Amino acid sequence: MSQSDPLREQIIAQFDGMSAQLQQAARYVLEHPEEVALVSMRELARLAGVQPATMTRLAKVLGFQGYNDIRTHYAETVRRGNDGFAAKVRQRDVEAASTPGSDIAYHMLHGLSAQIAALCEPEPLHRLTAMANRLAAAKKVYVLGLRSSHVVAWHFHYVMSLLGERSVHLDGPAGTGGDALIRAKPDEVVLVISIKPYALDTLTLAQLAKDKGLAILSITDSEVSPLAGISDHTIYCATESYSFFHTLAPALAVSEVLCTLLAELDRPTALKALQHADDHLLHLKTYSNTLPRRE
Amino acid sequence: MSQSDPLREQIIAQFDGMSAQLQQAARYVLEHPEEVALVSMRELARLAGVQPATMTRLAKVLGFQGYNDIRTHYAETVRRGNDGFAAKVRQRDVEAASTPGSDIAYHMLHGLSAQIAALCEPEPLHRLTAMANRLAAAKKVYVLGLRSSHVVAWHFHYVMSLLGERSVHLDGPAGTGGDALIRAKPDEVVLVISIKPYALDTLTLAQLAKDKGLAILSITDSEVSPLAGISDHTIYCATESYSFFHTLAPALAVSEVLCTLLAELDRPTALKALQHADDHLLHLKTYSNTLPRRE
DNA sequence: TAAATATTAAAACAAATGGATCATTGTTTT
DNA sequence: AAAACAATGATCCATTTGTTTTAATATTTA
Repeated sequence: MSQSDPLREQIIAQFDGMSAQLQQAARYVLEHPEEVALVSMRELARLAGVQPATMTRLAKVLGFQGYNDIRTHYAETVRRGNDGFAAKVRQRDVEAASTPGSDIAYHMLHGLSAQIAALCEPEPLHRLTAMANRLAAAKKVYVLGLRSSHVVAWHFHYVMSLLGERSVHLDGPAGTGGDALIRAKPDEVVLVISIKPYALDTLTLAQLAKDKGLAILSITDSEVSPLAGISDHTIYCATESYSFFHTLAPALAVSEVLCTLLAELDRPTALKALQHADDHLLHLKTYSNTLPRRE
Repeated sequence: MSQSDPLREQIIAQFDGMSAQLQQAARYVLEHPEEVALVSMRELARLAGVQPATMTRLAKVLGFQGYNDIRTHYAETVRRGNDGFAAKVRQRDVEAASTPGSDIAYHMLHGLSAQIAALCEPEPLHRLTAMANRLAAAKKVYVLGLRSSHVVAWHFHYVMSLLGERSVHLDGPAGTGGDALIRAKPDEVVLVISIKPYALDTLTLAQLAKDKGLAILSITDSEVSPLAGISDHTIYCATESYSFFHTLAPALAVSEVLCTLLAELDRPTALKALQHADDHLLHLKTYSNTLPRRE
């Protein structure tokens, strides 16, 4: 709460030179920083027991142009969430302000890290295991994810194809992606990945599968995603990032965890399948540890 | 973040019965609860992309007398702050050992989070910005990533294709993936993604590109990766995870950061391109917020 | 003490906010 | 197809907001 806050420091530094009323206002601000962000200036003045104008004057004394600057500052503090994050950011500004853009990168990566960490909460964990169990029970798993979500869908399918042959990727050229559903049977499931903006084709295919009696398991970004309503299991993951684009890293992490849990549920079989895949790929000389000899 | 909040629950419960605009407003409120407390109604409406009146209507639909009731509620939530947060974290150790597999999931996610956080160090940040600058300077960017690395390659190409037409994905059916390099010129670059086990085809194509005089930028997993030697810029990211499989989440995060940095380097152009893409996709009705009507 | 100055309270103001109304548009029902 | 209905966007209004100005009061200085 009372983290090192430059504005706070400044107020304290100037405190002694203030008039009585200004001190009273400043004292309240120091003691109730969140209120500054949450209530109007007049309300704050009332709470602090000073005239509204005093707050304006306080802002000027502190070198701001107006009261709103103070409020903006404290709003930003609230947004950062008081978790010591702000302190870290400031610390690094000293050393890394050098390269332009590195602060953007820093913010993004920090945010991603936190979003993945958020999946460690009990509820998401429970959802993960529940979905893994459901996937394990399915005869076949259709995997559906278009546009940006293709990343996750493809990853899941790729790993699953190493583990066995229960996975079908609903994707293909010339709009043939959904064709595999033609012979879908009710004891199969479809894993749908979709984040905002939701691809219409994904929703249509998901609805179709639902109508065919397949269970819908989805990875999406919100409780009010169109997928949430028709899904038997849902995992929610953050997609906000400090950039124009939505992030898929948490969703990919979810996919990786699901694959692992699935493999763990039948460890011996998984190991055998992976061994089998290894042999196959070794035969084909798919992999190498060194650059090919130049000819 | 995902606190248990009665109002939140209520919004979710009533969500399906709301009109499109109300849903859009509600969605924003759900995703940015702090903002409700921090900004004015009009500002919030602007952020949510709805008319100010819609926020008032949302309040009424939720059974409140006016919008201020909603704001008051979220202000109260902010005031409570992260008090209950620490408690929750502690709580999980007690209860979460329950579901089998949830500890695996927990470890994996924790590890991933840390690995992405590790990219926040000065050196990786510097490598990121350096590579972004090199990418920005290139006439054309060939993107190469096979097998598991396809995830990253495709993501990068997908985002770049929204931003312009400088990106070419070296992938295709029947082994035609490398054909695009036929006309490659020395002022172009190739972004190679490869992690252990390194796909031979990737290495071969990278070597070919190098021979043709293209700059090699790579995302890989170690200083002794076969790519490291032939690359002009290299970003290293962790791939270890508490499972059989290697993780691609950090690599994907790197790709996301690169895309963002690239976009930021020429913000106006990027924004214009994205707007253009939006218009295009809107025309094609690519996206939707609701399930298609059943026929 | 009287003058000068700084501080405070009160009032006035323009700009913004939240809310209500009504015409228009889109959707469903008949 | 027409009518009924709900949803939406635009406009308007009374309040409230942050700020400035003015007058009164306290404090300091000569």
